[in-house]
Amino acid sequence: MSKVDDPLARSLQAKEIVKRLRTDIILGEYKSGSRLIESKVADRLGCSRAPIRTAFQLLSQEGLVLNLSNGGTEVIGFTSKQARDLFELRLLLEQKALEQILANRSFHFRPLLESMEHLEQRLSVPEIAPSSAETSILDIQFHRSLVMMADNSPLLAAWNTMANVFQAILEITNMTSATYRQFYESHRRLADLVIQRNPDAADELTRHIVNAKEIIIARLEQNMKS
Amino acid sequence: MSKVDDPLARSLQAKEIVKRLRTDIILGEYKSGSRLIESKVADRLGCSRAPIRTAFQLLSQEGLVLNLSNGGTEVIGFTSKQARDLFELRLLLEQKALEQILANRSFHFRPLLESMEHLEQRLSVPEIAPSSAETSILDIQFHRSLVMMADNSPLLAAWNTMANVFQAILEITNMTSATYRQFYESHRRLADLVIQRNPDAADELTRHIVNAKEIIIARLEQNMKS
DNA sequence: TATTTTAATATTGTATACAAATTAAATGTG
DNA sequence: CACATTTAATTTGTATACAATATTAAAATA
Repeated sequence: MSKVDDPLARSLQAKEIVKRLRTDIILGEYKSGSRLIESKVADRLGCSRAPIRTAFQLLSQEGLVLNLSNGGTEVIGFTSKQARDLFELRLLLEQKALEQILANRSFHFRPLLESMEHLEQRLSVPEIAPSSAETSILDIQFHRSLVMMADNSPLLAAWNTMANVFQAILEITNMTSATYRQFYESHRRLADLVIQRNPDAADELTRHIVNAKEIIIARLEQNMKS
Repeated sequence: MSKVDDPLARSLQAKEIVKRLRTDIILGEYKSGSRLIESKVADRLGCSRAPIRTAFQLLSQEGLVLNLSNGGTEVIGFTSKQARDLFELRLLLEQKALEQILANRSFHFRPLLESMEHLEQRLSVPEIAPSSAETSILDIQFHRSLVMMADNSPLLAAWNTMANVFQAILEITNMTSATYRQFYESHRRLADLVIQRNPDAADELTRHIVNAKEIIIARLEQNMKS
């Protein structure tokens, strides 16, 4: 690529672009209803339209922008109301996943065990506190592996629509370097109940998610413009 | 474009490509786990890779293919088990939408009224029986407008992940030219209850969806390869 | 022979160019 | 002045070319 010798203006990949736009939209940098112009964004970020198009499509499946019927994409925007809706949706989908996990005889633990291993590995170097970005990724991995256990691809697809937005929120609200031990143990408790096929897992999951809800939304509201 | 004088080999738009690939995957034309190569598909359909990339992304958000971490996309495939999961998900999401519609004081009927108008318009020309493609589109429109009434964009985004797949299934199973009147009245009944904010709407919705489930899946199984 | 390294191939990701379509502006007409 | 019609602009959609990466095959080493 032509700009390889200029490290500051190096071309961004689609994934970085999505991440940046997603955060901006959540924080209210774009007015709801305003139109996103591919060439404008491309110029501003110093890349071509190709990765921008990819990025817009990803944002669209996350519900942050809308693909207009005549072409073009407009910003849907994000409010604390939507953050609440997001938490409720997450709870709804994960409850459904858990219900199916507990109901079916055959299922595969592997993903859940692996994500717990990742969480544990991070405990082994307590001197360096995990960043909120790292923690949010570990959290998403854990919950995705839970949904994957249900072996229900439509459910997983639906869950995936909100996963990236959710992760961005966790990162923005700067959860949770100081309390990583607590964070870990909450997931440990939930994972154990799931693996034991203990029906209490459902309540634990609800508590796990509802607990996080209010504090995260409160912090999020401080950071949002609108 | 260069092939405009050759109507048979005219270049397909991304939306047509998605539609074709979606149907093929649902019918089992592609082996689950097999890899989709952009250039191969592009050659076969007689277009460039650009709309193919768009199409793959759309299929990915529908859960029919998977974007591999190192790039590339593989077919997830579709079984009657997944069709059942799809119906359950649809019910879950629409129940949630309805719950919020009935709980909130302020909401906008417009989309629902409009989609009912479309259904009625089709009744006014009974001499021409609606095709399954047309009926499936009207059905999806109705149910999308229901979800839109809840004014919950994460929920709508999740619902949208399964909408196109669902519509394709309706079309494949060739529902329901002969019984359009019945089809209409079922939706009329549901819409009236919703507009009246009658709590019975929840049960009516469940009946509405569960009724369709078994017959559609039975017909679908006849058409699928695997 | 088995395993690592290296080279060749295949495939995706991005940039650019152009065509098609949409939107906005300008012009004409009642 | 309002309203339709035409013209110009903006913007998206697709095609092609190239660069970067990943995958496979081949060669080299133990």
